[in-house]
Amino acid sequence: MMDMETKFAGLLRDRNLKATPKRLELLSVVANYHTAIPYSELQKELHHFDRVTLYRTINALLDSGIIHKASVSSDEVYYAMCKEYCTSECHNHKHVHFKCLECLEVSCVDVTNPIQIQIPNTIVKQVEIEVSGVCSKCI
Amino acid sequence: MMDMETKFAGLLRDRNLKATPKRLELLSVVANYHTAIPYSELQKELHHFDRVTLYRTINALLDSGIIHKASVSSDEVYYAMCKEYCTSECHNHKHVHFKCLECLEVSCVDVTNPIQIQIPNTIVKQVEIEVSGVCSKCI
DNA sequence: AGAACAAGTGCAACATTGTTGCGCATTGTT
DNA sequence: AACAATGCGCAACAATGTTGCACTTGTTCT
Ligand SMILES: [Zn+2]
Ligand SMILES: [Zn+2]
Ligand SMILES: [Zn+2]
Ligand SMILES: [Zn+2]
Repeated sequence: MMDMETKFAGLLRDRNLKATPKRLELLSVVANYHTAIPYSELQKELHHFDRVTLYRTINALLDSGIIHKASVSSDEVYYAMCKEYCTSECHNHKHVHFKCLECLEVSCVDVTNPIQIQIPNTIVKQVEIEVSGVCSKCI
Repeated sequence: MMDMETKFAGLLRDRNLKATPKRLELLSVVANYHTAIPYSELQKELHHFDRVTLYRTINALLDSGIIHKASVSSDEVYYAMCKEYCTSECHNHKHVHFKCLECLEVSCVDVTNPIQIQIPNTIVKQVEIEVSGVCSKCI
């Protein structure tokens, strides 16, 4: 089993991004967090990063399709690892984002049947679904 | 046919908000815009509003369920009138938000069959769907 | 291993937006 | 007309987005 750091370095180099300690650390924080990680938590865990570095690192990883945003109900922004192979062109997620209204945790949930939505006279390219409710721990 | 201003004043008073000229003007701008209106456009059309007044007016109307946010793909925030009867407790929209990737317009689109999403071991309370693609004008 | 280049990072600086308090103005009501 | 409750503009501060520039580091090629 390849260790995490090596895997992350590979993800980065695949996209022509240098595998720097900052990026590896951020990725490890995002990947090891049990759910999608809120921005404030990322800030807390990486308080030794310069504000601008955090900003630019997040953007680079978003752009290159290594992490993705899950901004449910336009409150705080959450970040999670991309599971599929995403690129700067498109994030190909076949999952929905679920936010628990009690504990405020956000997680990526796989769906079995792909959601099909048709809108007359338009070409649908991407569908983002954000579900909120109560998670199993909070029921 | 009741004129717009009277209708908006009614919406406001129903929710114990005073029908002030500022609120009526904002509502008229939102309602007369052909699609969901981006924040920047709202700012432009209401540049004579104090920044804080715009902020508080939007919040008051969001809270009371007269307008709603449509923040597709977490870019700019868009606002649109609530068509159903919404309250501060819940916005009961049975429509999806469609953003054209060409002209960047966002619109509320009614769907015929209500979307049903089930996630094991959770209680689903609200589903937000954001679709992006190409609209009829841009095809 | 060392040099050279491209890319990443910290710092400073400024722009935009969110947020609050307070005194004056306005609305809805008696 | 007068009152009470609310709304509004202004000032002030906080948080975040964004850029430029000089210095550091990762990667590649001797
Ligand atoms: Zn992705
Ligand atoms: Zn996700
Ligand atoms: Zn609504
Ligand atoms: Zn809508």
